[in-house]
Order: sequence, then structure tokens, then C-alpha cells
Amino acid sequence: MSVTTLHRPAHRDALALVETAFEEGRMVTAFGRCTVDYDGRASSDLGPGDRLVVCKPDGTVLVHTDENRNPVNWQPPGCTHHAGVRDGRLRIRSVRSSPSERLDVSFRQLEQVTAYEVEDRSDLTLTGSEEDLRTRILDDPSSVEPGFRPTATERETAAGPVDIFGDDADGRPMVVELKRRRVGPSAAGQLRRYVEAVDEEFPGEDVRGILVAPSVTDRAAALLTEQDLEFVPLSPPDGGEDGSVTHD
Amino acid sequence: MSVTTLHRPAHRDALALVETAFEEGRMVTAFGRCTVDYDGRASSDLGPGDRLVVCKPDGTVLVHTDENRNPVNWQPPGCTHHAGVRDGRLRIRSVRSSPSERLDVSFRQLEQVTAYEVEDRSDLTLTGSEEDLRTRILDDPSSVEPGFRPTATERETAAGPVDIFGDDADGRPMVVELKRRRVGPSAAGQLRRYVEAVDEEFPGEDVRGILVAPSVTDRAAALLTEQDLEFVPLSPPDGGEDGSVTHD
DNA sequence: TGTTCTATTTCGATT
DNA sequence: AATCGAAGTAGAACA
Repeated sequence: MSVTTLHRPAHRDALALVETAFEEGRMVTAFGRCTVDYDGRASSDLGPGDRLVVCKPDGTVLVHTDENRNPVNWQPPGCTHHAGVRDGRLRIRSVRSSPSERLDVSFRQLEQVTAYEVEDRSDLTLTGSEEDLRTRILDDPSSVEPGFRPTATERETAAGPVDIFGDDADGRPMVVELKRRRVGPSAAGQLRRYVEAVDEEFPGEDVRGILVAPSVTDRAAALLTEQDLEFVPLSPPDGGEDGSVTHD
Repeated sequence: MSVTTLHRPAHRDALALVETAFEEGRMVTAFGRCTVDYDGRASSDLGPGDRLVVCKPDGTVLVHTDENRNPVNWQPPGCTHHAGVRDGRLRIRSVRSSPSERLDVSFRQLEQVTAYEVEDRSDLTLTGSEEDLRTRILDDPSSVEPGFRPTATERETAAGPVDIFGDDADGRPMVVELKRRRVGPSAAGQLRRYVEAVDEEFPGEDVRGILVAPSVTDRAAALLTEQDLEFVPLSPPDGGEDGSVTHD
């Protein structure tokens, strides 16, 4: 059977299901009134409330409330789950070492416990990352400007590594900074520091700084103009259509 | 009733439960064989597999496999959930604008659907953050060094805001950078830039730079010494015991 | 294993 | 709403 559920179980029955699921590598969810206690890299306490607890066979634990994308408490993959009953509470404990961390969930009342058999071989294919944008430009440098010739990626400078380094049609050095989404003033400052650093290396020449991103904020655009930096609107392939239209 | 569960439901019945739950602000989980499609800030596709889908009343959607701490796909709070049946599939769609994002989950077979009523008024109390470290130092400046007198937090400089600014027992300006955990070379660089910026402001005086953290890497320690910067081993209160012992 | 960097980062605070 | 920085960041790539 792929899914086994107990509704308002006695702790004893819930414990049997959970322990078996842990042993057999099944995923478990538990929902009910509980308290949570964490100690490790930091330390936290959570008073009684209704939460959904997910225990994965890879050692992950998630404690979710009805709000927010992130769990209110959790344990990363690689932990070891334990379950027990004490003082009329069902307790789920997850532990790891290096760094030493411990998560305790104590259920006063269990509304539901479920064990799942999971089969999933599919891999996620994600497009629209900065890596995709870099690939797109290296495949077709003219998408930045005709005559652009990339010579290096992640080129080291005094201000840190530059995304793409190269020359323009006239042989002037070009520093290209990539951002996969709409950028603010900080990206302009970053590019400025790169250009200044590369300027030091090429005393005679006039180094160009180009920011490649789907779009920029008004303030960032002003900063770029102010500092003689350039902006090329370009999105990663497929995703990131927010670059085609800039609302403001 | 606090929890309602359907086991291997017909899509029609599942749809009724899910739509009601969305309307009444209940949390929903669905488990079964599904495909997932996302388009927005990036773009992704996920082939058929067994996943646990969580829809929260605040607009969050999580798609979890049996591995990893993070969901394989998700939608942040503030989205709107919709459900429907088409081509013999139960579809759950979550949408938001600004930025425009869409997540589609299509169930070929549903093993289980559950709607939860969640009550949770408890707040998480967390200790061991950088904020706690700052509080600890402001409460007892001598924990950095005897005679240290903080005069400002988040003090602006040309290189950005400094965590804590003050004077030492001899009246020399002190720039204090806080890190809640073991730090690498980047923190040394950051501190150096702050000290250089403050040095400009106090031409006659010799500005001191102090990095406060549980511990440092070897390379970072070398950089600090090289640049006449100082390190004070100090952890946030309670959590972060890894600072008391530095292994290497 | 430790270090460094990216992220559909998320999240909160502040302007 | 835009911006900035911390996070028990997580996760991957690399030495």
C-alpha cells in the first residue's frame, strides 16, 4: 500500500506506524498540537500550536505552520529520526553531529499521522539562471554588442572576479557584469569597483563597464550614467520575461 | 472537525474538498503521482513522480519530494490558489503578479488529500543570532576589551555601515565587525575596507579594526595579521558553542 | 571534509 | 514599493 493514515490515533498506535516508517525508509507526516525545541547552531523554543511535521527518509525534518514558505523549525538532511512516547506525549527527535544539533517535537494531541511510499526519479530542469545567461552570451557575444570578443570568465581583479572579460570592436577592454534579474544600485557600485580595478591594470586604455541584466531600477540607471557605465538589456533564455517590459 | 482526509479520492471529490478548504482558509496537503510546471522569475519542468504538495492559507505552495530540506518547487506567500479538473487530472494552480509567477501541479493519481484547521498563536523565540551578539557586546563592552566604549551602531562610512563603532581606553577609534559564526577571508577584506574608509575620516589617528566572531579560518587569521587587524573570539549567548573550541 | 559562491534564495527592517 | 543585510540560511562546486 502506498499511503497509510491514522486519524486521531492513540500514541501507541502512532508510534508503531512512525517507527516502522522510519525503518522502512518511508516519508512521514504528523499533524497536531505540539511544542518544538531546538538546540544546535542556535537555540529556539516554540510553544504549543497546530503544526504539520514532515520527516523524510533522507533525515530531513520540517515543522510547518500555516504561514510562510520556510518551516518554523527544521533539521537538514543527514539527521537521524527517533520516536517515543513519554508523559503521555508522542515525541519525535532528530539528531545530527558536526555540527551537533537536536530537534524535539512533542505532540500533546495527534490529529493525523501518515506514512508515504515515495517514488520519484524525475529530475528538475530549471532554466533562466545566471549560468544560462553567461552561456547565452558566450554562444553569441554579439548579443551584448557587435564585435564583442570575450577572452575570459571569472577573471580575477583587485575588486574580485569579473563575470566576463573581453575586448570591443576597437580593442578596448570590456568588463561585463551579469545579473539574471532586475538590478538595483548595488550592482552599479559593484561594476564601478571592477572597472576601477581593471583601469589600474591598463593605465593607457579606457576600460568599459557593461551591466547585462533584464532591466534596472531608475536609481541604478542614474548611477550607471553618472559613472560612464553602460547597460545592455538581456534576459536569460526562456525564463525571465520580466526584462521585456519594465514597469515603473 | 479539525482534519478531513480523503484516501484515493475521485478527482471530483478531491476538488470539492480542496476548493472548500481554499475558501475557508484551511491548509491543504495532497500526495500522489504528479507533474509540476513553473514559470516566473525562472522556469522549470518536473516530470511525473510522487510528491507531497502543501497549500497554505497565506498563499504559499510547497512541492516536496522525499529528499532535501527545500521544496523542489514552490510559490511564496501572497499567491492565489486555484483548483480544477481537466483531462482526467486534478490541477492545482498558484499565481501571483509582481513578479509574475505561475506554478501548476497536475495529479494523474491522488493517493491522499487532507484539509487542516490550524491554530497557532505561539511565537518562536530564537537565540544565537548576530543581533544577540550585538546586544551582548553593547551590554558588556569589556567582552571585546577592557575600556572599549561603543558610540554608534550601523555607523555609515564610505565603505558601508559598520556594525559597532567606538573608542578604546586610549581614545583610539575602533571599528568592530560582528559575525555570528566562523568566518573566512571575505570578512577580513570587509573589515579592512571599513578601517581604510574610517582612516580617511580621522587623518591624524590610528584606527583599529576588530573582528568579533566565534572563530576564524587559518587563511582569514593570516589576512588579519597581515593587515594589522585584530580578532576577538566571542560567540552569541547560548547557541554557537562551536566558538569555545577551535579545532584545527 | 572544509571553503566559497549562488539562490525562483526567504525574511525582516528601514527608507 | 525599493533597498539592504542576516540566515540555525541551503545546496553545489571545488580544493
